[in-house]
Formats: sequence, C-alpha cells, structure tokens
Amino acid sequence: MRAATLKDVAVLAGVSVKTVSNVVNGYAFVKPENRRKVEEALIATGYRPNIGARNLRRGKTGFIALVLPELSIPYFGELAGLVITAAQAHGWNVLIEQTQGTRDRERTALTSMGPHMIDGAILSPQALSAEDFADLAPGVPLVMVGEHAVDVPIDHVAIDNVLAARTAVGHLAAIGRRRIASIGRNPHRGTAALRLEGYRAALAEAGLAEDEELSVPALEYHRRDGAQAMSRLLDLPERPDAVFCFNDLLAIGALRAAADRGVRVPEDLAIVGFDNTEESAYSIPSLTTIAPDKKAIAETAVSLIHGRSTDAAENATPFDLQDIQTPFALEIRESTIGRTRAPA
Amino acid sequence: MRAATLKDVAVLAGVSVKTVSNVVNGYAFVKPENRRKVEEALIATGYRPNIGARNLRRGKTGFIALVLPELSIPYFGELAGLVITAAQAHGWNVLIEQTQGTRDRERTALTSMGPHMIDGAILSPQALSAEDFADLAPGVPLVMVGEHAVDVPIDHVAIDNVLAARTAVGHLAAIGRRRIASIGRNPHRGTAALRLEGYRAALAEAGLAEDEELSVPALEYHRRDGAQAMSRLLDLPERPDAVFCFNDLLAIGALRAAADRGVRVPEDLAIVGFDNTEESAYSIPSLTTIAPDKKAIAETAVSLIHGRSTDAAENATPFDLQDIQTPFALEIRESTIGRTRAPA
DNA sequence: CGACGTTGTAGCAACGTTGTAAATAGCAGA
DNA sequence: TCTGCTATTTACAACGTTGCTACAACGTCG
Repeated sequence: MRAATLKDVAVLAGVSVKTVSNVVNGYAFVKPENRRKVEEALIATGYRPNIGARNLRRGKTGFIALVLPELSIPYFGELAGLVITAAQAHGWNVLIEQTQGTRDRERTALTSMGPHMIDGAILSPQALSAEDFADLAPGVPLVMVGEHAVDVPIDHVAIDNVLAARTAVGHLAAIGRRRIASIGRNPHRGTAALRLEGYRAALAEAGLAEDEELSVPALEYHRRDGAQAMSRLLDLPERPDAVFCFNDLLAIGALRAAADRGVRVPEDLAIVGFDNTEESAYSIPSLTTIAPDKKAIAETAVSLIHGRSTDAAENATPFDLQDIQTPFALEIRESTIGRTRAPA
Repeated sequence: MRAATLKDVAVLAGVSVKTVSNVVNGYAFVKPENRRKVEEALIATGYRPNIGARNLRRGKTGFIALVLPELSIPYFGELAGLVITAAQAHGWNVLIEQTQGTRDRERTALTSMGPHMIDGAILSPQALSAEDFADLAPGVPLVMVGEHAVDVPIDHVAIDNVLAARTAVGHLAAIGRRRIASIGRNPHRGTAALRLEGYRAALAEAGLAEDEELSVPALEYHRRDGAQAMSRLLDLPERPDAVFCFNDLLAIGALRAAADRGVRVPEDLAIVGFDNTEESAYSIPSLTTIAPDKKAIAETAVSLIHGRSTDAAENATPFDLQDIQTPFALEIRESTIGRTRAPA
C-alpha cells in the first residue's frame, strides 16, 4: 500500500505531473475542466504531498526545534503545548529536545540540529553561557525564551523578570510582611539573578533590610528543592513570615514543608510562586503567583522565527535584534491573603 | 552560510561524492588514505547529512508521531518526555500532535500523517472508536497506549486497568471504608469503563453494595471536573467516606473541593487517584494513587513500532498482534492513611 | 492577415542522498 | 606480457517535488 504521488494522480487525471502540482499549489491558470479532473483524482488516490520531498526542493525543512529542560516540568509542558499550536499556524512541526538543563546537552542540541533539519529553534537555556553561542550558531534563526543572557545577539522573548519579582515581593510587603525570604538563588541561572534583583528592589522600596540568610539557593527548581529550602528557613531562629519562590514548583515544595512543620499558610507564612502553572490554582492553599502570558510568549517566539526565516529567504534586510517583553499579572490567591471564596 | 553537502566535502577531499557517502556510511572498502582525506574534509566543512534527502532516498522519515490530548496535562507531559527519550535511542525524532481529546482532531491526526511523514505513531486516543481505524489506517505501524478499544487490530500497551482499579478500591475497603464513591465514569472513554469495572469488582469482593449515585461521571478529566464531581458527592444526604478518582487531576480537584467544605482528608474522606503524576506526591495531603510504570509504557511502545517497522522493511513475517501489560503499583500516601512521616 | 498578449500545459533540471552497476586500478599467477 | 581476480572508485539514476522555461492554443488589435 504505497502512498500516492503526483505522478499517480497525473496518470489517473490524464494530465502532466506539473499540472497536478499546479492545482495542488493553487496556481490560477488551469482549465476548469482539468482542475476538476485533477481534484477528483486527488481524492480518489488520497494524495498527500510528500513533505520531505517538497522541503528538499524548497530548501525548507518544515520543522522548528524547541529546546527545553524537561517536558515533565509543568511549566515547560504547558509552554510546549502552546508552541506546538502556534507553530502549526505557520505550517511548522515542532521537534522537542530535552536537555535536563545541562550545559552539555544544550550544546549538543544546538550543534546536532543543522539548517537542513530545522528552520529555526526556540531555546529555553538554563546553563548555556554567552560564549557557547559563538561557535554553536547553527545557521538558523534562534529565539531565547525566558532567560536573559546579555551580550548574546539572539532574539529574546520574556516577561520583565525584575519587575515581576518586584511586584510579587511588593505584594508581600503590602500585606504587612516584614521578614520576607526568597528561594531559588542560583549563580548559573540567568532568570535567578533577575528575580533576586527584583526581590531586593522590592525590599528596598518597602524599607526592609535584606538578610542574607533569608535568600536560600536552589540547585534545581523542583518541588523537592523547594521543600528542602523551606525546611532550612523554618530551622532559623527567627523564622520568615513570607517567602518568594522563584517558580511554582519550589513554592509547592515550600507549601509542603510548611504543612509538615505545622506552619499555617498564609497566617504564619505567606508564599508566592512564579509561573502560574495549572497546579498552583488547585494547591491547598492555592498559590499566589506571577502569571506570565505563556500564550503570548509562545506565539511571539514562533512569529520571530517566522519573520527571520522569510526575511532570509527573500533577501530582505533582517530586522533588528528583538528583545520583546510579554505581559504578566500577579495572580493573588490563598497562599498570601487566605481563603476568600470557593473557586468556581 | 549554506550547509555543507556531500558534494562540498567531495570537492575538498578530491574524491567523488559517492566515496564520501561511503565513508559517512561506514562502507568497508575505502583506501585508508582517502578515508583520512574525507574525514578531514568532513570536519573542515562541518558536514551534517541532510536527513530529509536521506529519508527521501531511503523511504524512511526518521519520525514517529505521538498523538495525545494535550501536553499541559501532567500525565501526558511526563509520558511525552519518556517517549522522546526512548525514541532517541532508536534514532527517531518525535512529532507531537495535540488533539484536545476530540474525535475530530484524533481523526485528522491519523490521516494527515501519511507514511512519507512518519515511520509510525503512538496513540493515546480518548474518543476514537473501532470503526474510525478502519478507513484511517495510515499505512504505518500504530501502537495504542493506555486505552483499550477492543476489536481493533492494533498493538496495545497499558497496565491492567481493571486490576489497578480493583487494587485501589480494595485498599479503600481494607482501611475500613464502607461507602466508596468513584469519579470519572464516562461512556466515551475506554479506560473509564475498565476502571469502573475494577471499582465494581472490588466493591463486590468487599461485600459492599453498589450505590449508583456514588459513581459520578466526568466529561473531561481535569482538576475542575474533579472538584465539581466531589461537590456533588458532598451534597448527598449520605456522604461517601472514600472516593476513587479515575485520574490524579480529578483527585486533586476532589481534594480541593473537600478542603473548601471543611471535609478532612483522610479522616472524613479517603481519596485515591490514578497516574502517580509528580504533583500527587506533593499535594496536601499527598495522594494515594496507582503508579503505572510510565517508562516501561514509553519504551515498550517505541520498541513495538521499531519491531514492526524493521519487519516491514525486511519482508519478514510480521509478529502477532501485541497486547502488552506493563507493571503498576499502588502508591500509598496520606490521602488514605494519613500522615506517617515527613517525606524525604 | 500578421504580430502580440493571454491563458494553459508540459518538459527539464535540480534539491542531497544512496543503491546499482559499471569502470578502473592493483596485483598474483600463468 | 597477458589473464583473471579483488579492491576501490565512480557515473548514473532515482526518491517526489517545484521553479524555470518553452511552447501551444487562442483571441485581439492594428
């Protein structure tokens, strides 16, 4: 049961291969009668274009890569789903590459995918540094999402991490918390530095002194790390009355650790997360969190690649380096202000 | 900055295109000196084979499809990650198709991917019925995961859903619950019927009468649906003292609804989920759940496609229809037996 | 009535790769 | 030196598609 080709259709319709191709591609000048015959033959044979061959001819691959740490991380699962949907609108399929957040695998992801494999790539790098990009540029448009590695001439889409963190911590100060901790410090993560900066800015704005030991680092950003970090904070002689976690998973872990110690949230301890993963709306208590517009991130990233890739094809002047900030909101829930009403 | 082709390498090395191809493909009879020259040229040019062209020539695509409802659903995010990893071991890239669980999009996913696009597909159909497969067979090996639609001649990988459900509900009976509800009944989902069957079997085994109104249907299997269904159960004059949810998301929603009503879990109400998503280990209380071996599912599914696809290539007799059951375990946590110790 | 534009069709080549088969080189034995 | 191998290399075609170009048919207009 071989797949039908243009040739099969042409024979059946009694025209040339090229005419069938013209019909398939919507070329205007085809005699109505022939068009009809071809269309019938197309249906009769169940013809589907061979994407590989078409792309070989056109010099496009029809694929973009999405390089991320792990699909099982809710934020990336959600993002990947949105990227796939956005890519489909441009006729692209998405190849997902999981790196576990390691520099090594991020490097190989970049090198192994040449221009004949993908038309572009969306990266969510955790560990990749500026110099890595120099030798690794794979000859296709790249877009970074969610991380700000300065000095890299690559398009970038993200929310304003500093402002978002400042907003989150500002909220904690606004509800009267004076001893606000943070979980997620990490010298190897670009976003961590930005969120820490926002945290500090908010403390300063609120006239609160920064206490070094209240900023607990996290190597990974999983639930387990959040729980461990929270435990450390609860072991302090002077406990914090609020904690800003650099992502929702850390916050979920923190919630868990608080519950294990009998610490009430938000009465004894307010918690804010970051990412607004679906899980955060249903945790107990539900989690106040920074809600980035993930759909906007996905669509913007795909559009940028699309723009660059058609620019290149048409020899147009490439547009300037983009650094696009997408909207975000602070989603206020029980973990900071307590129970108000049952969710719908 | 065009990508290097075999021709470029050949010119640089001073040999024919075919010789370069032979070196690349590990053909034995190449003069050592030429091999060396070619290898140098390969490095110098940074040659990467054009996968599209190679597959066009070989009649393979190098891709398998993974058809699932939505990546943002934790279970599918986790599964997808494992499938990608398993596929890589066989040299495959994975194309993910999201269907939202609708019959329509599941149908188009099957038809739009012909044999020139993919070498096989792994399906997690929600709504597809037996007759759909008849006309849709895309000419490539298919494997279904997680759903049992009988009478369809397609390989199948899943845990024993009936036994798993029976185990879960048996556990509830074993801890002394007498009025055990279920959430997730749904006539359009294959797994729902099996889990309901296991639920009933366990009730019978425990000598408990089945109460129709304790089996609440769920259209979707999201957290919201679980919360709604739980609300209905808590509105009953005679409340259940336990509930078996057909997946973890429903259970998370149920937990939430219970908390909103001030119902204590597990004291007043024990809850069991299904899937062992990472989230379930950190919910408050943590969730007792059926833990399928997802890695085994992913690897088995990929292996089956690999087996069929090489069989077909070598004209070997295809092996018999496979219906493989992968292991599962009951993961007992706080939502049924209460707090024992803090998690590590 | 011939030149010309418009509409419709088809042949050829090429995208980068590899299987087939044919060509060449090297070398031992006659 | 010539034959007959084997070892090595190469030309060619083909996978399915589309851009380019040539060409045919038809009508219009000066």
